[in-house]
Amino acid sequence: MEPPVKSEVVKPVGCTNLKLRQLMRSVARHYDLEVGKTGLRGTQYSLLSYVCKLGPIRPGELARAMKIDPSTLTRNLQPLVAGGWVELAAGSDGRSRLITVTPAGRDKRSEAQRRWKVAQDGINQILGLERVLALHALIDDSMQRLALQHTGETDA
Amino acid sequence: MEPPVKSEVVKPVGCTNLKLRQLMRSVARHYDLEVGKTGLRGTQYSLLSYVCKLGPIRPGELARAMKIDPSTLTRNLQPLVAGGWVELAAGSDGRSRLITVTPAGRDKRSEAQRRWKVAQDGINQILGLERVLALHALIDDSMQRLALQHTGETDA
DNA sequence: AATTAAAACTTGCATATGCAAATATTGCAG
DNA sequence: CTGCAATATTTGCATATGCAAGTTTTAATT
Repeated sequence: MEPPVKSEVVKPVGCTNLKLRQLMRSVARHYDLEVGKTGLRGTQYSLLSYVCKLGPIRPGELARAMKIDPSTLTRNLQPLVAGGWVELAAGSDGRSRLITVTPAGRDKRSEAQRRWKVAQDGINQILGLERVLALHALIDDSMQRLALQHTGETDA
Repeated sequence: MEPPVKSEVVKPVGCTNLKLRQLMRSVARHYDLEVGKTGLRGTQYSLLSYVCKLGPIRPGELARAMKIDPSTLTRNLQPLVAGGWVELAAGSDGRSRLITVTPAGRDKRSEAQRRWKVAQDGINQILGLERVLALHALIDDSMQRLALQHTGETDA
């Protein structure tokens, strides 16, 4: 009755896409519960942090750094601009722009960062630090491999 | 110069939320490239599959099974209904409904499933089966722990 | 039976996301 | 100087997502 002991046995693998989405939703909710107290969504906090760290920066470059579509970046910036945390100025090149964080933006980011720490500590506690570190390593590794695929990686 | 060899040393941990989102976007794109050929998004394929497997089923129950918000389910069903792959009928209880897959829906699901297999095989190949299995295990484990947290888990 | 509370969906509102196409500019070839 | 390819962003379109509030029914209370 037992399956033959052959290394050829195909292990049934679930849908990575579905599982990732499900976990992402749970995790996002967790962060939003804490970071949301500042009026920022988790995604907005991430974006604001990137602008703080990399700005002033051109949209295209930021989109590449965050691995999101440029069009998505354009729109995701709007709430931050509306909140007065980020500003869009003309770039040296007539067609490009420069994204800059405002003083209020830096303050808001600091405030949100404290909340983020609480949320992250919560995750570390709920999942266990080992698991979190393992998950991060796996994610980083996977993203790298997928990126290579996406590019022309026939070397290595 | 080296940090003291104390187990208390706080390891800097990145943002699980951000990392998960980034990986999710990459992975989703990968699946959509293949599954999209059928006219279904990856998310729609997942939903249709659930309806095939669990249907006829009430919206609330399905939302719980898929771990998404009921309101999100309501809306995500629309494209499938519009495509004629799923139908919404009145449930026994006057306030609830029954979601059912149509014959065309089953066909579409089979077609999409073939594409999904290609996409999943691609992931298994790009990341390596070991990594995929490890990732799935970590995700399942993490979701379980987060779910317990969400509920009243003061026992165990 | 009238009132209230509970249950199950759906809507309103505000993002998040990406592909394809449109715009605006630059840089180059002729 | 013209015209066209290349670059950088933004828009149009169609989902995906969840919280809070609204609607419709049922069930429970008095």
